[in-house]
Amino acid sequence: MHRLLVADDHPLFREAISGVIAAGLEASEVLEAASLTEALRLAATHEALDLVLLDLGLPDADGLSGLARLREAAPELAVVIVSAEQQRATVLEALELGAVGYIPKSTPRETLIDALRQVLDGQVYLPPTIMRAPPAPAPSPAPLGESPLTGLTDKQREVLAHMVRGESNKMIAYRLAIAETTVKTHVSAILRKLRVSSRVQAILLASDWQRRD
Amino acid sequence: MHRLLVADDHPLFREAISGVIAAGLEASEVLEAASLTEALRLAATHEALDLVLLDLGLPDADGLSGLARLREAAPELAVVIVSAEQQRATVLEALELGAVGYIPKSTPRETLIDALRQVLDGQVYLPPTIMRAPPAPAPSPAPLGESPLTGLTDKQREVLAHMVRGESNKMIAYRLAIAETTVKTHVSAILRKLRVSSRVQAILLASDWQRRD
DNA sequence: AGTCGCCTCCTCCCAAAGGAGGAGGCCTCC
DNA sequence: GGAGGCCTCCTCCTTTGGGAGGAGGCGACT
Repeated sequence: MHRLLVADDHPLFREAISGVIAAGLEASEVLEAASLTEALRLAATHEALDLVLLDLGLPDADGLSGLARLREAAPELAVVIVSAEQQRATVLEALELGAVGYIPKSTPRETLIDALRQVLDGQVYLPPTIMRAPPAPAPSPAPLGESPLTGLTDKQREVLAHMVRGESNKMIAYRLAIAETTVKTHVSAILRKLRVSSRVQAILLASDWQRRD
Repeated sequence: MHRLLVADDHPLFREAISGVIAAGLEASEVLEAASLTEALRLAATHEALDLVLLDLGLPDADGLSGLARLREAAPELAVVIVSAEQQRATVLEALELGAVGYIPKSTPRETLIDALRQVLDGQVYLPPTIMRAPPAPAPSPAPLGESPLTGLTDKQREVLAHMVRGESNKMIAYRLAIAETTVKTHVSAILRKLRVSSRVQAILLASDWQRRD
């Protein structure tokens, strides 16, 4: 006997999922929630839950933050993400946040049932189409054009190194013995080349790379 | 007919794995490599490979860098990590690098065969013991003694989490549905409590801690 | 000799960040 | 019924960050 909770703001989708489960999973009971708040309430009161099917994009929980909140409120509760999102990175983020599976909304019903069985059995389910399909794109961020930093000139890399240490333009100027305006010029060039729009993002990108190195 | 490649520098382990596969997987051929270099060579010459079982800790490939190199050299080739490492973070990193599965060396032989079947079938296999065990994983407050974040209130931590993603005050305000001035108040409090003087430094501090987790 | 890339610096300008100080509402604890 | 903490939001202000555009110097390559 399995007790599932489907959290999705779309009534038709909840219905569809419930139908699939009722037809495919013997001895299962399905609860429904239209919002994260309701899901949290049900998770709190109904402790016999085996699994939550959580939609991304609930009105009161933007993106994966809903998963984070649910995991925080009920760390022991298994959560599977059900989403239209097909981004590899999203799947990985969900896993990081403690999801035990990820099911694209486009999944055919037999596969869906198999996935649920697998998860209820204590396994982890990930969509092959997403996780196995990208032969080149996924692993490329690391070897991608030899790190995002290859396009930078020596001086730019030097400035970036100081940025990564949390220094301001003024401080960098002082340390490199150049004018602050020059530093700004370099910073602007760096932002353009890294295709980001703020120093913080550039720093996150760069320090990410450093760690990967 | 499946053709597998076992890459491990430990001869006994290669033998053991090969034995398990020979006994458990019908119609399979197992090649062996004692180093990453050899594995790369075999992967290049032997294009009919279905799967590589890659050990972490090969002499010529420290940690996950071996996976990265192998993925770069042969993006289409499915790779499963076989390792004694039981870190959740390692599993996730392996996935990010394009591994299609992760098998702890402590896995019993039946489970191992099941996992291989699953992967050869085009699925993704992750170890339930690692991925499902940690009841309070990442989103937990930090059981670790005195991360710099302990002094922060819930809201402040929440704001900080968005800062770490490179978001501006305005964007954070939008996402949290509060006024930008409020976000600024929180940011100021965060800077004061973390004893830093700029958002960048706060972010570096915080993301440092996150990684340590 | 001319061109191109890089480093340097400037001005003008606007947006983002951050401090100071105040204020109301809602808790809980005493 | 306070007192204190937290969240919320405000105004006023200064500093920092970043874009646009221009300009001179220097070295390398053609």
